[in-house]
Amino acid sequence: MVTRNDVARHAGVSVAVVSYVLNNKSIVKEETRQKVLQAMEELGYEPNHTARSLKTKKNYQLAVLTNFIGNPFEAGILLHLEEAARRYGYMVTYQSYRPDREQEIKTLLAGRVDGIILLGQSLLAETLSFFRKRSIPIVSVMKPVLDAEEPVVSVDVDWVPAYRQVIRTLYGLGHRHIAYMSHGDRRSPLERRKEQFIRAMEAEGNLLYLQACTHLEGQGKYESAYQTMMSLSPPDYSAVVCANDLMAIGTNAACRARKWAVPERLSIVGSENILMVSETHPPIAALEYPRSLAAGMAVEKLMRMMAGEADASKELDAPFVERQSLQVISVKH
Amino acid sequence: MVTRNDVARHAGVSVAVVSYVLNNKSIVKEETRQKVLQAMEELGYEPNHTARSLKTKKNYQLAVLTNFIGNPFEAGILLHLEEAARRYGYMVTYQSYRPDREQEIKTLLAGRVDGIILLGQSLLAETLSFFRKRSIPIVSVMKPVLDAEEPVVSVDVDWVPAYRQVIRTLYGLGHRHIAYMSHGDRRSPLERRKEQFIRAMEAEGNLLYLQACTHLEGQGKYESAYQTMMSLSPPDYSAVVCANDLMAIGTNAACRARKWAVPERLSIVGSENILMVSETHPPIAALEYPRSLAAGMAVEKLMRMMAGEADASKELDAPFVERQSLQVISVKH
DNA sequence: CTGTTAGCGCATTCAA
DNA sequence: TTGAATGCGCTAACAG
Repeated sequence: MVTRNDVARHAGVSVAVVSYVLNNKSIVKEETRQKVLQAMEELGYEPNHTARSLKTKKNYQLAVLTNFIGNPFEAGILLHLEEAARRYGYMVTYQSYRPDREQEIKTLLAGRVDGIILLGQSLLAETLSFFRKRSIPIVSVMKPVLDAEEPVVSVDVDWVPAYRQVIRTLYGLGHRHIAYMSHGDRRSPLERRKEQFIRAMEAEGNLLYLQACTHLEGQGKYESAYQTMMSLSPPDYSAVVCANDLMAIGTNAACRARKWAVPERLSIVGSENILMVSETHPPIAALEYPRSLAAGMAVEKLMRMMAGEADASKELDAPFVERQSLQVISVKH
Repeated sequence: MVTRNDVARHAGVSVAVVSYVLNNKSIVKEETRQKVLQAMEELGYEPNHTARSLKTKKNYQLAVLTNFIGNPFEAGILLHLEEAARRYGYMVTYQSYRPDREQEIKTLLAGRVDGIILLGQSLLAETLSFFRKRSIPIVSVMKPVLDAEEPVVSVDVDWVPAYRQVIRTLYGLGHRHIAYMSHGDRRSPLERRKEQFIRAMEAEGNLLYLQACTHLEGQGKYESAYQTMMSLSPPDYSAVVCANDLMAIGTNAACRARKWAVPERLSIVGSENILMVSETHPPIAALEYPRSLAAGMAVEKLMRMMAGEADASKELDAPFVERQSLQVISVKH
């Protein structure tokens, strides 16, 4: 390995000068600067990030804690997070988080990352203070539910107005009974979407009767939604709004299996608008979660916090993309 | 930050002893060992990975170079890679790779990761030798196409027998003209699948006439496949085998748009069996790419290579999951 | 503008 | 079994 010492010797200068050149510090004379650059070139020098980190206490690395990137929604956000982080010169290490790994994650990340981004995860208060004590800021994409004691800066959709639009649209199509399919586990960020949906219903003046629909597996996954719908007696509601798109797709598949025509018998709405929902039969209407924007803002906030500045949470708009899954207009019930 | 020095002082021993305890070296007397452990506990000591890395030249970090994790197929593999890496105590940093970033990636990863896993990427020979020179082994999931001069150890499906099974099934259903939808860009690992498909056709005795179907965008994506099918004149083949599932889904969507009934007018087959293909209308038959197994083996090979051992490429079986997209039996043409 | 030097936190050799 | 001492490659005073 060729070190900064070798470069210095080869260029006939001191190690400090090499350092200055690399860090664009103090105006090194252009001539020596070139000498150094050339020496680095000739020797094929590569700076050692580890040594630099040891000295500066910066790692230029971010951790992203995800739930399940097999879900294209999360994968999409991760994608944009990496992109955004790179614009700031940061690498991203991705960890699939489970509550039973929480202890392990602390020693894993401490001293290795400069900041943490949660993808809809709720950490224990103790864990949060662990990282705060070490000045490792945390930003969450999707507001965590268990946020009471230890608020985390977050970026998320402002669900109430978004769902109000959905509800108004459904109402206009004649729907009077609407179900909401949520996650079931209180730790899931999807539960927050449900809360906000209920609030949106209330805000629409209780014109509608809300029938909550909890599913069995509670994983926010396609399979659980499918199972839930398969085990239900024929619904007395005419539309299901799903907290995430995978569940909307699972619901749609189950409806097909049970011969409940979509949208004639049941309308379906998703909450993210991943590519997949435009490909099902029929295509499913959904709110569009602004992934790129959310990821960009999360990284930006993290950078600010790493610089010692305070920052606050932000809520974003989500447009409603209407599709065939609610196209049929008729007053039901 | 509490260092090993603090721990040593607090426990009334020397720094070396603390080091020994942490690394389970030389039999430290149980009594002092406990003293040290307790001191660490009391002070909330966390070892500094960076300093350790500087000393040992090991980072316990792997890089995964992906193309597009918005594709659930890649995301799934990444998921399993992270899982497998963790079993060995390694973290994973994920980088979305593009050829124009190749230079940047070298300085980014050198000295930060102990090994690299390619997710169907082809690196320049120069880049490969750069990493080899620095003893950073590389393993590829999915065999790269441009592999001539600089062979990379890889794990991939053995496509010829897999496709032979597909072809035999199609033939049995009456299909005589089959198209294959590939990527279009020679750098894509999907092109290798195409080559192998052609070989499978040959192996089946040229019973069939192969009509190659290249698409416009060449991204291996849903949209490109869709566009391609939308711009085609009515096909004279009765089945399309797609190099990846996203394209199969895109093809299916285009068929719907053009009112070419699937499978009556056209049968469709995918090559990965991601969740999505079972959700389309109709569900699409596909080869099942053994993602978890492939990821596990890739990491295992990388570990071996990092330990200085040599290793060779491996090819895996891919079972064929039949679905409605080819269910209809009738001799066509 | 450039050189000298002192650590960053840790693993490890060599003595004791 | 333990302690002292060295250096990994780099940054940043500080001193020329």
